[in-house]
Amino acid sequence: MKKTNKIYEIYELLHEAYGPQGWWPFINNDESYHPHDYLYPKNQLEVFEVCLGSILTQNTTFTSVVKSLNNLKEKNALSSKAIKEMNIDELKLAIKASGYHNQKAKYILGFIDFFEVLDARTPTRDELLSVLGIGEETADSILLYGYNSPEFKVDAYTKRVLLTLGLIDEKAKYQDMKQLMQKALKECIKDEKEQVIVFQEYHALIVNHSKEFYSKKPYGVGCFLKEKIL
DNA sequence: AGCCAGGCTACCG
DNA sequence: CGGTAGCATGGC
Repeated sequence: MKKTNKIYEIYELLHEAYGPQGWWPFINNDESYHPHDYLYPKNQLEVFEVCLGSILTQNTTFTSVVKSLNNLKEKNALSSKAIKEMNIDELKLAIKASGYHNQKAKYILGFIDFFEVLDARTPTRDELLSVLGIGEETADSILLYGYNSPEFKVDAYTKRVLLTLGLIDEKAKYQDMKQLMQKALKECIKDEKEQVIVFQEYHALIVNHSKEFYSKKPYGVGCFLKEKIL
């Protein structure tokens, strides 16, 4: 009998309701998700796209990020090398749809310097956090989806769901929620590769679910998790 | 018209 | 340390 807990039960319910998500990479992958295929990213170009997307998606919808990534693709600039050679105003224009284009352009250029020094090595979380524009969530996003590291990505939706289900209190911080999720999931899943897959899917499922039930106040109206997780 | 989006930095007390 | 204004555009 497999061990379980509330956090894992939530995952199973979401997975059952929405199926596998298969997020990144996207543009370099024919602009489609890849459910059931977890062999990504396949090369440094795809790793870079995940990093780029992680920065661009800050406080913005993914559809806006897709526009930006497509603009870059049209300019044949979906690589760190190509972006570095762009005029910064050209870069700002390309990513305009994602919002905050002035600061995000600077963040991206700064990240590229960092990324190229890495030379295909997986960065540590602290190294990522030292880059201007990369905070906790973006760092975990890059590590989880770009480097397949077992780092759970927490976001505003995660907090709303956990809060609504009474699993955290209002003053819970990023690390509190991250540790709660990781600890619970690692109790149920011992294999690290499987942990990575579940972490990736779980976050994507929370976003998918929350777009419908946790985007406008009052949060959680109609959310089926409320009746099933007690 | 107003609120929200797959946040982070700078600066305040 | 915790709290918050500012950042910018697009969609509903």
